[in-house]
Amino acid sequence: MVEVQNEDLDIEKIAASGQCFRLCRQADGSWLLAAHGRALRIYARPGGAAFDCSEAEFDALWKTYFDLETDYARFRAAVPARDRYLSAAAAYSRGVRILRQDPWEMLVTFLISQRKSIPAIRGCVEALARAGGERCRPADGAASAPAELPYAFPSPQRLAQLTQGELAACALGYRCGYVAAAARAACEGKLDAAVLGGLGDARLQAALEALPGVGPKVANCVLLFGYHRLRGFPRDVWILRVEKEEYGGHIPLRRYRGFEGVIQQYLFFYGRSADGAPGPRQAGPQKTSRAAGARNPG
DNA sequence: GCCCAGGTGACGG
DNA sequence: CCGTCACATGGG
Repeated sequence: MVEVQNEDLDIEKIAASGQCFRLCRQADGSWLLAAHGRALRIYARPGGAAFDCSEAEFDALWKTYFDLETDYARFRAAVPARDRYLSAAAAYSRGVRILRQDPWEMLVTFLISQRKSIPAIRGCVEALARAGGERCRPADGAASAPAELPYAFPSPQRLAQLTQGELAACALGYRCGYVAAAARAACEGKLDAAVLGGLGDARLQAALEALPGVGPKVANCVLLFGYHRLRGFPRDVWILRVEKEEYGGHIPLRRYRGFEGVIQQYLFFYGRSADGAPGPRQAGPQKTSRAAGARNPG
């Protein structure tokens, strides 16, 4: 068991933040993550978390996966107090981090995400994993095994092998063709993560948007969550709502050069907590007047 | 049953 | 360049 004390590490908030769909609460209150072909059990702690694996595996995989070498306090500190809304969002979202997830999995996940609710996306991803993925193996050095090992997200080859019917059974709807086309492109070597990872943000975004079903929003999600390009700033319905209602049509990002995506996650997590959505919301946003000094064109 | 969901592509102005 | 519309499916 590896104990981590870090006020900017909150597993429950990360699980509810809409970036990772393979982090599920277990009956006993612990969390089970499927990533890197492994099943990792995590226990939420006050001001941190405990990871049920060996020190060696934690250092080799999970420290990086959870982006624990990045200082999020610095990001929060960049928010000026006069921006009331973002200050509240950053405080509320303390503990949310940008995970370093697999680019292929993020591409398919956010291809699916369009016009779907977060629970529905989770269901689709889970169905795809069951249909085409292999069983995860337990994390190295795990003290206890989960009741059932989850399935890993399928490789492009495995996804490409699924029949049209098998894909449709995952409730992808009209997105089936998008996923199939992406799998084909990946199998033809056109989506090599090592190659794409060498591109600058703009070129990477353009390469992703060349795929059917990938527009600016999905591409930015893949940049942010799959390639850890913290400049990525996905504009979804929630961000557009906040931008319109709290910032008069324009969120000032000038102060946040290089980590716009972290700010995006704070706004998304806070904004979405206001109504209906599952997850922690004991101190949700109050519909205050627009943040002072919010307007800042450019 | 109705409405919406971490949008995108096609089409017409 | 802009605005509008269809798109499959599941959950509130």
